[in-house]
Amino acid sequence: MDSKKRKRLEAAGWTFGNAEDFLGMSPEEASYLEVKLTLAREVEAQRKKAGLSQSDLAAKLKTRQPNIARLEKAQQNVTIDALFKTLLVLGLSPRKIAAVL
Amino acid sequence: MDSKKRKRLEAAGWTFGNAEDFLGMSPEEASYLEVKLTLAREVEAQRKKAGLSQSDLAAKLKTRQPNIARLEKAQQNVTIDALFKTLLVLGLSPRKIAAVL
DNA sequence: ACTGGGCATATCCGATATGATATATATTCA
DNA sequence: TGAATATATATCATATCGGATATGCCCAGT
Repeated sequence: MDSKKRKRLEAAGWTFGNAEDFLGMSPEEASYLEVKLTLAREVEAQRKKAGLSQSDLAAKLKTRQPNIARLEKAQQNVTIDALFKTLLVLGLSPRKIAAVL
Repeated sequence: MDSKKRKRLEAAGWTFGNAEDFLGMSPEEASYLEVKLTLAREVEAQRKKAGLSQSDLAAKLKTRQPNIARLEKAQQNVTIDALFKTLLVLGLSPRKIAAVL
């Protein structure tokens, strides 16, 4: 959710917590969800840092822009392959990937 | 491959290198493959450290032993969910998971 | 040798991740 | 404001992941 939308909803009386609060998730569930989101955000951050558009990155990975968008949005589960191939092609070492966890 | 089998094959004249040597993989390909294998091995290591059989761990995850075997063998790709749920249920924090990368 | 426990393999199936195209929305800038 | 670029969403096809059952192999203990 973007901050603009969030502010509108808050103004309308909504409040916000994390997924654990909201859904009554177990700590493990919340934790792996956080991991997934963290890594997805890292893709976006590194892509922008490299000055690449989603289309540019898609080309490097021989795929298409919408697939990159999905990855960054973490709208669904992701395979290790897809995620790490992406992060590695952005020039991140496994060690640097680990650093964001 | 277990070491016993490997020794037999070596005795029969086979030699061994890593996947990058053998398949002519790109550094990225080799790297994410290593990551995948590292994490798979970590599942096995942590499971044994906890004194659990594959069946025990499967029960904790409400699944079956063969699925754990597949995960540890890394015979196929794995989703972030499956992998991290498993590692987290073994008591590993994201930080500790990162430490093995 | 027999048995039981632990792990691996084969196979089927339902669920879903990935990839593609088309299109919508958002952002930037002249 | 309009055009160009960037990102998001919708939808479909295909590939494959995760779960299940059945079964085989190996080893340890009896």
